[in-house]
Amino acid sequence: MAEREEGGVATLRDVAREAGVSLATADRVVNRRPGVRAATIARVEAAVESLRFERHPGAAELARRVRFKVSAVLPRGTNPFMARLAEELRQAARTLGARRIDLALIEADGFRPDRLAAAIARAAAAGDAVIAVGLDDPGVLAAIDAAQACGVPVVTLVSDVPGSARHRYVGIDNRAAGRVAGALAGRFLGAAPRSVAVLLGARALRDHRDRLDGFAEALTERFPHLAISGIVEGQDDADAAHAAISALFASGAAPAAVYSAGAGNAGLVQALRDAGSTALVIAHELTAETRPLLEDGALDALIVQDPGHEARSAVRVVLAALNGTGVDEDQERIRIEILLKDNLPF
Amino acid sequence: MAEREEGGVATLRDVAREAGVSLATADRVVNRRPGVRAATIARVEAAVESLRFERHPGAAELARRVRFKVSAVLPRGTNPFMARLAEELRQAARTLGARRIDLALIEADGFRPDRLAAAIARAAAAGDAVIAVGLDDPGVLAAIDAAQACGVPVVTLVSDVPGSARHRYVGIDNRAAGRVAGALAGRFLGAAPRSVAVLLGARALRDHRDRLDGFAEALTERFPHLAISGIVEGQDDADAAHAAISALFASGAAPAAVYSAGAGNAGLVQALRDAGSTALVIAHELTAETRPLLEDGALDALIVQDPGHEARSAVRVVLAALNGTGVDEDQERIRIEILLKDNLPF
DNA sequence: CTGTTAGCGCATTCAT
DNA sequence: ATGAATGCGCTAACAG
Repeated sequence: MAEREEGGVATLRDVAREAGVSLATADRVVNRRPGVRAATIARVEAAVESLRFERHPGAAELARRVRFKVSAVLPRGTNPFMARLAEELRQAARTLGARRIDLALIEADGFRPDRLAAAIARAAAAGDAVIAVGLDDPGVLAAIDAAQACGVPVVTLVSDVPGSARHRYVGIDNRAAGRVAGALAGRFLGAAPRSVAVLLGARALRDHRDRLDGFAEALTERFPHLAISGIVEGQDDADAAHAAISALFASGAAPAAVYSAGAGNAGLVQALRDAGSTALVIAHELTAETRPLLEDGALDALIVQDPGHEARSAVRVVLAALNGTGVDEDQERIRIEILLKDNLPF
Repeated sequence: MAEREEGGVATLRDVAREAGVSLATADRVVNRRPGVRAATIARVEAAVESLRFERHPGAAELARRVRFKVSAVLPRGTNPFMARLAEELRQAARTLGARRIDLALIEADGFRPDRLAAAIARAAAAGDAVIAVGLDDPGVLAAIDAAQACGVPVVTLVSDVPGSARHRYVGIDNRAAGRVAGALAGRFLGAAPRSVAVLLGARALRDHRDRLDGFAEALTERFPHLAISGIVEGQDDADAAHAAISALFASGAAPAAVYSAGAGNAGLVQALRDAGSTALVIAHELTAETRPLLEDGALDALIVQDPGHEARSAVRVVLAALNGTGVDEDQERIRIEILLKDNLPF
């Protein structure tokens, strides 16, 4: 039982001929450019319809001469996930943006909203679009809205800026990610009443707070025998995380599980070892830091977003915004993945 | 702190000029075509190096006139995952293959190796490449090897044909997927000794058997208190699965968990309800059948491979084989995803 | 408002 | 063994 696709594909030239107009006019209609009589538009659209014309994106890209300058603003620091994201963005700009995108990677202090806002404003002034890891802050929001108002699309990546006019957010639903962590903790720990702790980079980071909210929500709804006994902040840094968790244990807490919503997991693990704790640990992101920890059982599960996918998606979305074309929603959806030792990718 | 990428990108024309040769010769060298003196090759390669030339895939595709005829052979039947895969393949051929690929979707009986082998042979004779969901069978293997020997690349999809000369396998590591299922079952069930059951489509399906092996391996190694008390086959069909599981319960088994490595999960769930069982259930693939079951708790976890990703990957791999170019290994790796109610994508 | 023309970067004849 | 010329399908200037 074979189904065959039709062989010869119609080109814009075919459409033009069929509609009895020139190539340029057909192009104007197809790309919704102004300056064509309604009657002509109708004729061309009829031709498009009857020939089932679909434009060849490769050829379109080739013919379009302009080059876009886009900046990506990422948090400065040692966070390995962010380093990976930067590399993936660079690569995505090369392969997907072909020669159309000129990507500038910019680092800004990820915990200083004023710096981020300034960096976004500068990037918007100097370029055609900006990609930024957001921060939930009025100044950042204002910078984004200003950029958008000037016609410079802003795509938030990994962490959104709710309420802003950003063109689009590319990243996971962090509240759902937190719920996943809660569900895993609940399932893994069993039915006995226990206390659990949460380690964040900082409460000011929107993504971390969303994860915490989702985690708490899941426990409350489905595992009420689990109580959150401590929430500490580690600035996404191993040393700070070590100190924060050590302090928690020093204060007498003995959580049966720790949910690490941010980075700095090596410090967390070390603190647990120091305290002689065998707590269940659920953390985020697959990096050079977390991979060995998952492999040797120091971490029980990882909740992950694919930085390669996110970077490619951000570039595709920016490109689409810049040429006013659409995106494949399905392909741009970033999934929340769960990694155990057993499904660790190479 | 801004890092800038270089602005103007070198074209083949630049390379030719730099090397003091014509465009055609530069093209010959870049695409490793014969008929160029070693000395000239060296000069061109030096130019490529110094200008950091990378060819523009879009332009290359546009210029290449040939169209490839590729066939995808999928198992006939009601399996919703396969239906989705077919649709994704169709779409991937349109968007990725632009106008270069002429995709024929072919259905063959998925449980009859002779039919599959014949379909592959026919597809190979009539086309330039074939994509096929494999079956671990000597006849199928022979058909694949014959195709490859004739210069027709064969890509196995979802289920591999081990030992064959297939150009490449696109899909998950099914043994690892089985281990994931085992790990989840072990973690979710707790420390008490229990028995668990496995439902397969058929033992003859390589992917199902690999999953079973991985599952058993994980239990033996890490959760030896869990014993596999029954392995039944349901032909990937809801009615057959219902019958098989019902028979299992009728025979006196009372598994604490069921690992469903194939399809037909609606039947499995119904059989459990009929038997009054509240067994933990871990199944595969997100489809219209499994989604509601996960949402309402009839299924506890789903192990999933993204059919969209797989289809796009298969098309990219075929295209690369056909033009003799390379692939981005990282992008083509198909991940084993774990889905709970909480990270169900829309 | 509409048509003509000249490329984008590359692969491919056809010459030499 | 190498080069010149042509065109893929489309967009962008520039004419009219």
